[in-house]
Amino acid sequence: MINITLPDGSVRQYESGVSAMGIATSISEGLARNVLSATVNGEVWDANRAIQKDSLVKLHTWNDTDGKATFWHSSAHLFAEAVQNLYPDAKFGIGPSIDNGFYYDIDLGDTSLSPDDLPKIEKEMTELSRQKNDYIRTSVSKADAIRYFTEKGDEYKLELLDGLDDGTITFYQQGEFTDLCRGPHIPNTAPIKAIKLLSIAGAYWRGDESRKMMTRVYGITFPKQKELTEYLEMLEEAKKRDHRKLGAELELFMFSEKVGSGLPMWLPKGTQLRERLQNYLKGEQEKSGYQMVITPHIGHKSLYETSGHYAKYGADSFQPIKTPREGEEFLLKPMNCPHHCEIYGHKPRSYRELPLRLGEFGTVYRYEQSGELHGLSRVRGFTQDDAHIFCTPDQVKGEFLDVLELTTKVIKKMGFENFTAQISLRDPNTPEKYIGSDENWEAAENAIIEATGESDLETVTVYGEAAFYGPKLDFMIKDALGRSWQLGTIQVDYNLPERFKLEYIGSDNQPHRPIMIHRAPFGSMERFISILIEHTAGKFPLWLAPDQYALLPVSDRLIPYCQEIQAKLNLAGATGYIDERSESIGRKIRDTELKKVPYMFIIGDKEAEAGNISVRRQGQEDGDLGNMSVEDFIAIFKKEIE
RNA sequence: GCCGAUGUAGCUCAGUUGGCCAGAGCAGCUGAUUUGUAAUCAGCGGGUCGGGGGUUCGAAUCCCUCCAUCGGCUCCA
Repeated sequence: MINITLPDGSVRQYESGVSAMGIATSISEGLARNVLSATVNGEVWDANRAIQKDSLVKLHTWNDTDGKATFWHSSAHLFAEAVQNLYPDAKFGIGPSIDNGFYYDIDLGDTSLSPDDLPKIEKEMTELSRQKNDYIRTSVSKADAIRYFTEKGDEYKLELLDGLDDGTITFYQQGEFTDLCRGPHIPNTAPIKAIKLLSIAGAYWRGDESRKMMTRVYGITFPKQKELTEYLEMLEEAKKRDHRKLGAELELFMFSEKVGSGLPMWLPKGTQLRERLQNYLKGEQEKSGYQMVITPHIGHKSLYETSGHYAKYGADSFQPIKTPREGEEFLLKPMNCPHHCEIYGHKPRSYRELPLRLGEFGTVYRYEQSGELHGLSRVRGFTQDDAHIFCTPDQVKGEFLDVLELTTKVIKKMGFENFTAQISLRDPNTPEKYIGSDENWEAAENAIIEATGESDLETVTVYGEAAFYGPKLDFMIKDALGRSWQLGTIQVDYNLPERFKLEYIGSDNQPHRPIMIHRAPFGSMERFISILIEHTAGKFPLWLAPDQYALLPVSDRLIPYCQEIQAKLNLAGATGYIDERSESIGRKIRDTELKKVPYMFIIGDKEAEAGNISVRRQGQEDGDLGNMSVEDFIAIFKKEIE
């Protein structure tokens, strides 16, 4: 008998050789039907793989990330089987699960795949899935594996085998298809009921552009048709919310070929929105003891030689600009930290000044590869909501906690409910990759872990993802469509203070090196606003909306009355406009609805006589809120923007 | 940067195998209308067919090249 410990801490006894499926069956039939895979002692296993010793077991169903991953990985194999049946000459690369579905890289030789071919493959997959074939795991020797794929003529699998050690190689077979695969897989193909192949793209074998271009097919599958339908609807909705489309429609920002790609220009309405965001954050930061600074957009090349960025990124940056006479070289600033280090270092600092928090909405320029540019989310010129905190080692934790609190507050204010943090620490196995003393690293890592532990943030910890100069924390948010985005980061840095020889005089009258914390809650204004646009579908919260109201006079003769109302609203801090066009009221309402202006006021003779306004809320089935006095509306308005 | 696709009016799109002055809807302008909770009517203006080069009697249409955009890959201080 062996002891199986479940996640809730309960321990059950089973015969040695029991599978996760067996455990599930012993708990309930329903659970057994839904089990897809299991984590056994930290490793994800097939649900039907025999467990031989005392183990920690977590069962995965469709509701677990690992369960979905197994399901999609198995779907990739099902896809490959279908392709093999339809295109017998196909050679297979790799086919993993991804965040949303799976892909498989295939080499079809001279045949090319078009989107029109996908339904045919989907159909084949559906038929194969109905055969309810088991996914069968077998261990094979390296020699046998090589023999198998040599006979099959699949050079990609042979290359993959090349990198594997004998004794660790497993095959998975379902139906007529056998793949080199570590697994795990679901028990059989039957649960893969709803199948959609989404797109075809080229991808280099092993991501190496000197290698062959394979055909990559992306797909997604679900246990239920309804879930697939909902997923496809979500994709449609995402397309409608695309910030590039909404940004143009709502006149928030633009690009110009003449100005250059990846260089957004903010239109008046977008600027209004962005400044409201900045002013809000600035206000919160001032409350938290930040001081704003302003630094130039270029810096002497030597600044970046000192910071080390020139050595690391110089060749892949916008190249230096030169003064005409002296030939001095300047770089467009790719980050604000070196400038801020110079501000810190311009005079002797006392420990009494620390923590020193220098903030700047700093515009930076980075040469991104042309193929990388994407709307506002990946650009060549952008503004970071940056700040650098210079502090003593024992202030790190407190500062970290404050930044967490500030960021949490700010993100919540934006209407994001669902956010988490990823802590990135050193890879303990490769200490040589990091600079700074072990004590410092340990102190900083502990400070981060303790600080996040004291906050109510949900966190994941990953090892080996730290920057070479210090550990960091990244904020992840989920938007209204359930998509995850990475926002800003907090990074602890030992490197730059060292390179810039920054010091402060401690209470012991001795010089000490400060620690620097980089932080940007939004990351960049551009990227954050792109996420905000898609999250809200362009219906910004009232306090951010560029135009908060529109006055819609029913007739020209009501314009003077509208102007009276406008004066009162402006006085109350609301921004908006009067639609003076000689259009029907229906038309004015429609246009205002499409512009997503939160409040509109229908002004006719009745209102002018009664001295009130008729209020309509944007984006609602029946938005008519009835008549009220301007004062009453202002009260509602003020309450809403709080 | 690499692979593939796309580029016609401010926007969304037509434009058959190269052939008369390149079209539509919306938007814009002008006029009429003065309207009660999602499109009033009429008229008018607007295009170096992404830029450049070439083939041809003739190019939006074919070829080359550059640029931009889109989907991926790679990258992201």
